[in-house]
Formats: sequence, C-alpha cells, structure tokens
Amino acid sequence: MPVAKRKPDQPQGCTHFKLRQLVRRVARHYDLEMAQAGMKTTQFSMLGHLIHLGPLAPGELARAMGIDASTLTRNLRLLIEQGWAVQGPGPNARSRRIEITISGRAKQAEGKRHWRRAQQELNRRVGEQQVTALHALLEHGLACLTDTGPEFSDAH
Amino acid sequence: MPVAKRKPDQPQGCTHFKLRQLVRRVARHYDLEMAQAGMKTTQFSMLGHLIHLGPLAPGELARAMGIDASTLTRNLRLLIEQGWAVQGPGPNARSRRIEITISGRAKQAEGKRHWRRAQQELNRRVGEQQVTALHALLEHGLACLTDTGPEFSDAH
DNA sequence: TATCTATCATTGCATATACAAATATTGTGC
DNA sequence: GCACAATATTTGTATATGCAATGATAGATA
Repeated sequence: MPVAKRKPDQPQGCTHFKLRQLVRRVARHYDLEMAQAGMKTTQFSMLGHLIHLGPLAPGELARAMGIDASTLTRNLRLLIEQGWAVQGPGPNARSRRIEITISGRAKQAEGKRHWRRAQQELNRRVGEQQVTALHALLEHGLACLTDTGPEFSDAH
Repeated sequence: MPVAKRKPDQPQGCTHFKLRQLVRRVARHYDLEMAQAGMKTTQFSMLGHLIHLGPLAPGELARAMGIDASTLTRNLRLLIEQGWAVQGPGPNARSRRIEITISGRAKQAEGKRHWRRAQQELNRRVGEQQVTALHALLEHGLACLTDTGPEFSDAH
C-alpha cells in the first residue's frame, strides 16, 4: 500500500488564508484598545511613521510602510481631516511634504499608551517567546518577498 | 552607566503592523497568480470552505472562516453573482443554506492549480522550514486569541 | 398564549487596500 | 529647445473588513 506520499516538512494549508485569519483577530484585539484613544491601529502606525521619519514625501512614506501610494493618499486624508498631519508643497512641484502636527504628536502619545496595553496583553496571551519568534518570521518573510530594504524598528 | 534596561526576550515593535505589512505582500503574491484564474485569493478560500464544509448556513461559514457575518454576506454575494454558489432556504425561516455550484467546483479546481503555484513559489522564496514554522505560530496565535476551536486543515 | 429574549441574516456606515488610469512634472536624448 | 521616457500624486473602480443597528424569526417563560 502507498504510504507517506509527501515530504514531512512540506508546509500544509494556505499561508495567505492563515495570515489573514490571524490578522483579523489581531486587528480586533488592538482596535478595541485603540478605540479608547479615538483612532484605528493603522492610523496610529502612520502617525508613528510620520514622527520617526520626519517631514517626507507621500511616496517615501508609502514605501516605508509597504503600502501602495494610492492607499496612502486616502489614509492620509483622514489624518489631515483630524488635524493630526498637514500636507504642504514639496521640493519639486510634483511632490508634497507631509508633516505631523502638534495635535498629531499628542494623539500619537495618547495612542501609544493604549497600544502598549494591547501589545502587552497580546504578549501575555500568546507568550513572549512566541511573539518574538513570530516577529522574526514575519520580518524574514517580508524580506524574502520584498525588493526594498527595511526602514526602522521602533513601535508602530 | 545604565545598561540592559529591559528583558532580552521582550518582543520589539508592533505585532499588528508587522502582520499587516506581511499580509499585504503575501496577498499581492497570491493575487497576481490567482488573477489568471479570474478570482481573488479570498474568493478561492471561500470556495474551498464551501466545498469542504458542504451546504451550510452563513453564520456557520463565517465562524469557520473567522470573519464577521456581515463580511460574509457581502463576500458571498460576489460568488453568487458569478454563479459559483447558490443560496436557498435553510432549516429555519430565519436561516439560509449556501451551496457551491458545479461551476463553482470547476472554478475552485482551476483556482487550485494557480494557488499551488503561488504557494510553492512562496515556499521556495521564504524556505519550507520557515513557512512551516510560520504556520505553526499563526495557528498558535489564533488559538490564543480565539474563543472557538479550529475547523479543518486542507488548502484554503 | 402573550411577551420577552436570544439568534440569524442583512443593511448602513466607515476604514483599509490595490490596480489601472489620469494628471502633472521632471529629466533625457537628440 | 522638443519629444519622449521616467517619476509623483491623485482619482476611478473594486474588494475586504468590522461594528452598530435593523428586521425577522425562534425559543423560553410567566
């Protein structure tokens, strides 16, 4: 009878589906906490990038965050409407310069307290070792699938 | 001078952001391949679940896939419009019964060939061991953050 | 049985996301 | 300097996603 038709280390199931399934849970976890600061976790991430990467062009920010430039345009609009960021003329007439505002810095600081709670609760539930290992694998996978290099590594 | 202010195994950075960043890359990778079969990877996943979990109610499918019921309603509509699934009356008058069609099975089979190519290419780029380890951590994390149990484990 | 609660599906609203196309501008080669 | 290619941003269109509220029905209880 035929036995063991495939190699034992062959990954089972769909990486895309498993990733999405987890990201939905994780997003819910963080967003519940971040809602107390009146923002989404994605918006908090963008504020953090704006703080750490300073005034910069939309395209640079999009590349740094690994999102499409068109996505950035729309997500940024919400931050601008809230008064957390401003967009002025850039060095070229075809570019722009995005900068976080005082209000945006304050909001990010407020959000960071909630972010920390969410992260610590996740660490507690999943286990610090597992979270650390997960981060390493996420970054490894990203590097293997990406053309551009890493950007920075604080809390975003 | 102060040195080593924090424990070495403390996870660094935001799990949510890292997950989203990778899922965007991975989605792009799969979707490029799945587009040749005229569908999104998320739609392929839903077809797979419909095949393996047989005719079932929307709520059951949503729980199995770990998505919100309202999300399921809308995503399912696309499959129905394509003729890949049908929705009939369920056991109760307040429930429904979703079933994949012949056309839907054919489409899933077509999609599966492309899915396999995408998955194998990802395994090759990232490394089989890393992908296997990633799957394990994703499932571990999901279990720690989830109330309900796992459902099944074929390719979706 | 009349009511009250729990469950199920859907709709309203909002955000995140990307590809393709449009727009505008810069840089390049001749 | 002009035509063409490259670059930067935005807009059009489409999908994925969830929370809150709605409508409809089933179940429980007095």
